[in-house]
Amino acid sequence: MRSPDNLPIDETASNRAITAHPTMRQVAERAGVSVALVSLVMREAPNVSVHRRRLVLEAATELGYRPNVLARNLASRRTRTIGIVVNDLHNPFFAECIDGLQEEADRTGYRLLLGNGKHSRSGEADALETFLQFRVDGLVLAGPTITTSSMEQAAGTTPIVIVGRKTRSTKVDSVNTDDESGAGLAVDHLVALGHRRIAHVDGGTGAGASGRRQGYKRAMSMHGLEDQIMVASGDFSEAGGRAATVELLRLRPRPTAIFASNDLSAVGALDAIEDASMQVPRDMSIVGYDNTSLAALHHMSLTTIDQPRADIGRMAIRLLLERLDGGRTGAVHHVVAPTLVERNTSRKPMAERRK
Amino acid sequence: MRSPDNLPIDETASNRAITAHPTMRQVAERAGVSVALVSLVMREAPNVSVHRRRLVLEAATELGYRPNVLARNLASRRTRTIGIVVNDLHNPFFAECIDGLQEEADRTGYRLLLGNGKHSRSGEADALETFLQFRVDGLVLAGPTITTSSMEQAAGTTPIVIVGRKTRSTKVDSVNTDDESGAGLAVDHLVALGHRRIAHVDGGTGAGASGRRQGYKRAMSMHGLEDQIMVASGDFSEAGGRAATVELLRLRPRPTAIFASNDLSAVGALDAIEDASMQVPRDMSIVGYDNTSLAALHHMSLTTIDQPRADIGRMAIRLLLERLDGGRTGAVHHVVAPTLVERNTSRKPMAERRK
DNA sequence: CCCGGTCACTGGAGCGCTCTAATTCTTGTA
DNA sequence: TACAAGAATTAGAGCGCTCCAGTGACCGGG
Repeated sequence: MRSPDNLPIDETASNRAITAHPTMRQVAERAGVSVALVSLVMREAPNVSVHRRRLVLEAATELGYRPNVLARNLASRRTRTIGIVVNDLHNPFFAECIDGLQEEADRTGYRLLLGNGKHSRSGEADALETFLQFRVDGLVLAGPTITTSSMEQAAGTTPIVIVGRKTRSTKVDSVNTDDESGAGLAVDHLVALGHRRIAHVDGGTGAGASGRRQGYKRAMSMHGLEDQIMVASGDFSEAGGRAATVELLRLRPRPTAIFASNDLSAVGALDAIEDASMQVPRDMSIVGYDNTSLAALHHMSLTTIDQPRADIGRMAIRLLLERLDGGRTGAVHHVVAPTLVERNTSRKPMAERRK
Repeated sequence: MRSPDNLPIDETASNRAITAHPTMRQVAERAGVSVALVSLVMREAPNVSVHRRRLVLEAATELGYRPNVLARNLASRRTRTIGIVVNDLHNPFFAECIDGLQEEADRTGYRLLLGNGKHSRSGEADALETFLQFRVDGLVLAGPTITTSSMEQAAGTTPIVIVGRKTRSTKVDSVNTDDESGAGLAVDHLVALGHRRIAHVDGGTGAGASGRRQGYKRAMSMHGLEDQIMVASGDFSEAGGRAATVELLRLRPRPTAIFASNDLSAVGALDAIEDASMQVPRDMSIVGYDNTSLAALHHMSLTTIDQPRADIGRMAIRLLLERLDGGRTGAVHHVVAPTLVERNTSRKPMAERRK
């Protein structure tokens, strides 16, 4: 317990062996100025003489002063902090979105705090609640599974941007990639290589799974391959992709290519194919989705669909700031285009090569 | 800004189309009780009549009242929140530690907030600073790279637990696995299989790398293999592990096994070996470290050293609470034991098998 | 019937800061 | 030399909450 200059501290008595936080008043006293002036210096306001500014800053460092965001916000109604609720921390996809979010936040002087959605609806709700109680200025929900109504309710009080989930809400903004066209990219690529029997391992109810499934079907039809449509159900997991692929391998004639709904399922597919003593891409081409770090591993080298995650992150922050500083009130829904990343799991089908 | 019931709100003019947060006073007025009573209800204090409690809770839900943690903390000096500074969000190792942290925090009624260390020292410092300003009750630093002195300085004001980095500090607590004995486990395993020429791809300056390197050397000596010690330098990355392995493959006689400093390097090693047209584990055994989800992928099936991450997380929170609620002041350093997880990248060396 | 002790509740000071309005200090100019 | 304009500084009223020190109401015991 630090003592306010020369007063006894008996009254303090309480709180652990932790030094109390010095306050603005103490800095002011030490620098011989008013509290208001210290506040001005801390906020880097103009119209403060160089002389006093130095005095204040010196006093502050000597005391180890650290502004109290809580008090600051209480008075100013701003935390300059954005909360990110991440549905699943284990999903590398989100980690990379966060890079984009972080970059843009750094640039604009906001700080980021992350909340763990624990991969469950209630976990997300908890994290959301915590942020609201901390009065963050804005929120980004990454791949949320909570109900639209609870998001909208929260949006009444704090601006919200959804990432990685489609929404037509008029109260929250969103940034997404076009899953349908991404799936189309995958199919187009395989067709261009000469494949016709292209199967899809889907992602069940996962975020974006249905769009990808539809995109697959649509693209197959566009190429006149509607009679070749084969969908095996997976769940965005390695095991799911593996099981679905085992099913697909039983078909006769066998598919010559598989478009998996995400990279993890694609890895499962890879597995099942090797177990069947087949080789990728010789005997089977595979395309994943998301371009996670997994796909980029040289060892995997998975052809996949890339979502510009960093861009998505940046865009999300920008949308937030438009509401925060720009005064926009209407909802905006951004859709960004995915791209195909060709690696070593896709090639001409055997038949084609013999020609 | 908020309008006390029946005043016009023209004065507001400013702040976006966001409804202001209702305050305790409004709840009190609506319920026809005092602010203090509302506070008591919100804190679930005893000695509040059932009748009034109901009244207050109803008024609160009707208004969509949400306690303001900032104001609450300002008055009570407690946030019941713990900040976690994660050095690198992309590292799945940390994601799994967080599971343990989260579990224990949930159990004890604390909430968790994550800060992104951006894989850099300054990023960590920023995140740390943010948390200190938000006056979290305690901090966990996961794999921190910031200086001990800055940690200790922060510890003067908020209890801190370090995870994934050795420290002998008398001001902060820590939880770690014994990297030396983990490395020993790997070497013992390979030696038991019959390997003698066991090389190590190290992790440079990464967290735990030096302990693992030493453990490797020590274990090799213990087995009378000091003349077989081979260390190639990596950096905990796939590319690093790959390059280091390329080096090792040039040696004659070649090593028959490689112990990599983490799973990612092990994957790099796997790659280099396949590129050299060798097979794992037939021609070369590989052991990784960390047992990340990567190693568990069926497609990789990497023999590796497991750190009980969930336990580590739980322990970290427990140490924090000992200081927070238990009043402990001396530093405690916990060391937990790693275990070997045998999968499909380690096997008897060729020579041995011919016998 | 009075008194002390609970129980249920309330008033209001104060947590550390911001922000407005007021005050004091500098200038430049007539 | 006087004075207005602007720059620099300050006092003080909150921000939304907690918590201490009451105030009544009610109960049982003497």
